[in-house]
Amino acid sequence: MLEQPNDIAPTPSLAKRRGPSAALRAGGPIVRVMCVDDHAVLIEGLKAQFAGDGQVALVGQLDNAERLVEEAMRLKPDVILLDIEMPGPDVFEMASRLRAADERIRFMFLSAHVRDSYLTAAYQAGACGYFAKGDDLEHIVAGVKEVARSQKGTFVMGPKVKERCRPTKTSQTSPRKRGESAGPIKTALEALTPRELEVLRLIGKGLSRTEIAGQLCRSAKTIDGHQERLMKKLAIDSRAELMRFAIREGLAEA
Amino acid sequence: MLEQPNDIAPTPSLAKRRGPSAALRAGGPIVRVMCVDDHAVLIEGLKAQFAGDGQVALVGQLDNAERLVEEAMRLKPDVILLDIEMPGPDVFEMASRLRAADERIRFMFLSAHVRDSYLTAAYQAGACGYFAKGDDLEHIVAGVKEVARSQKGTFVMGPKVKERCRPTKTSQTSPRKRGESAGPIKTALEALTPRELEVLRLIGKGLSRTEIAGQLCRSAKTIDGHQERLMKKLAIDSRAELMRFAIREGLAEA
DNA sequence: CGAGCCATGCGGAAAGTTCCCCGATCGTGC
DNA sequence: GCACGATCGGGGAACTTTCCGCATGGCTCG
Repeated sequence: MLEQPNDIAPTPSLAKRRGPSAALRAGGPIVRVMCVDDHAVLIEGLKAQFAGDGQVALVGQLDNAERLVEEAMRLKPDVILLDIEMPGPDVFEMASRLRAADERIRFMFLSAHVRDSYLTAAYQAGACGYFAKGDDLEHIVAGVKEVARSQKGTFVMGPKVKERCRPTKTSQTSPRKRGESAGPIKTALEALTPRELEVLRLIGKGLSRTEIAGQLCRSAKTIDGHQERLMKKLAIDSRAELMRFAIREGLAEA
Repeated sequence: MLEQPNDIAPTPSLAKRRGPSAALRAGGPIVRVMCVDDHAVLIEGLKAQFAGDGQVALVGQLDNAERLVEEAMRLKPDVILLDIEMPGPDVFEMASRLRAADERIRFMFLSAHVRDSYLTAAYQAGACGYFAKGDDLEHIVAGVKEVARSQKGTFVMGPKVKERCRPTKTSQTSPRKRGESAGPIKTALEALTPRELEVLRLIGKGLSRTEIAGQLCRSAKTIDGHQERLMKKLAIDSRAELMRFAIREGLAEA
């Protein structure tokens, strides 16, 4: 469900192109991008890379999501790149509003962290993609272009995002009833059984295996088993990391 | 891979910063900088800004602190810019080692987050400065230059860092020796020794006693001892809670 | 229906961790 | 010098982690 950008070459020459949907004046900058990120230096990096690429141009920027809708409506960029962890209003909320204001506008996330909850929220907000700040610049730019010319409904993920997204082949027994289409997102969290989720939550709260066993009225060995399966599914290899994972994913508070 | 070809040079005019005290060769690139950050796009942004400024040049980069000492010794940059939250080895530990390897080398931190604990750790590791990724590029570049030509012992802070910094100011003119704890600490953490704080941070990062022992080049039993004292001082009675505490206090990210 | 799959529960066992004890060394401060 | 606390680490009992394997019972599917 996700197109793999095959042309991730930097290509400083603005020669070949075949994007049909973003049919704008040929020759000049093709993909008009707006960036929302509180780190100016990050935007500067993108700008430099866009310039080097020649097919993408930065047409606007914000350092928080406050005036996102307003600016987006004014500039009508082809793609909006959104950071997630910024001061100010919740980005997902603002993104949803933007979508409500103009169905057709395309936006994607570029975040330092790849979390299941973010991924889900991004998808549900109607994003067209999710990249990690640690992804290669070439991949990010390729992703922007891909989003600009993709079909509606496509969700493009950066390499580091994909990695986090399919550690396991799931067997979805739970009644997944995500309204429209099963969605291309299959986060690691969704691969967990209810029991495992429960145990993970308690691990996140800092409980010991014995405490968890007491809480769930099971033998400590049973908890061991769930924990083991959790680690396997999440590709995590210590209890401590499991706990951090639970906190990171919002299953427990630190 | 990117030669600053296009019109991304924002303000070469900015070159007339009031610090002509650079008693280095005038004309060519003056300050040689090495960057350590896992976000390539961030480094690209700095590179672009350095190029625009003309007095600073990026001479090396790493995406984690693993080979920090090695690269630093090889390149002997004037200033090293270090991110804090990166995968791989603890940056503060690596920075300390770098300092041990060469007393004179100057390094500063450039982090997305401004936390008291990071600030303290940075200072104790012997850093020359601390900037936020959200600071203006001009300020960051000016900070790099300032660090490059400052007296030893000066600690330069970015605007956003100063902002979140308490009355107890320690900057510029402090005649204090490193290693003291009169800095901007504020919690129950005050009672902890530097070593304990270090261990607590690593516990918060999810490392096992053996891993911590490896990082600090100590016996696992030693770590046990520090941990025991930590628990006593903080009135916490399990390692898991210690970890949660570290995360809650911002010593580590979840 | 019976085969397979998998969630769940649990036992065994080796390796590792926790958490208490103790003593050694070193530097600071009185 | 002496006390103090920071740092380092050994001993050791109790516990946890992390493998393994196996049994049950519910499900789906041919």
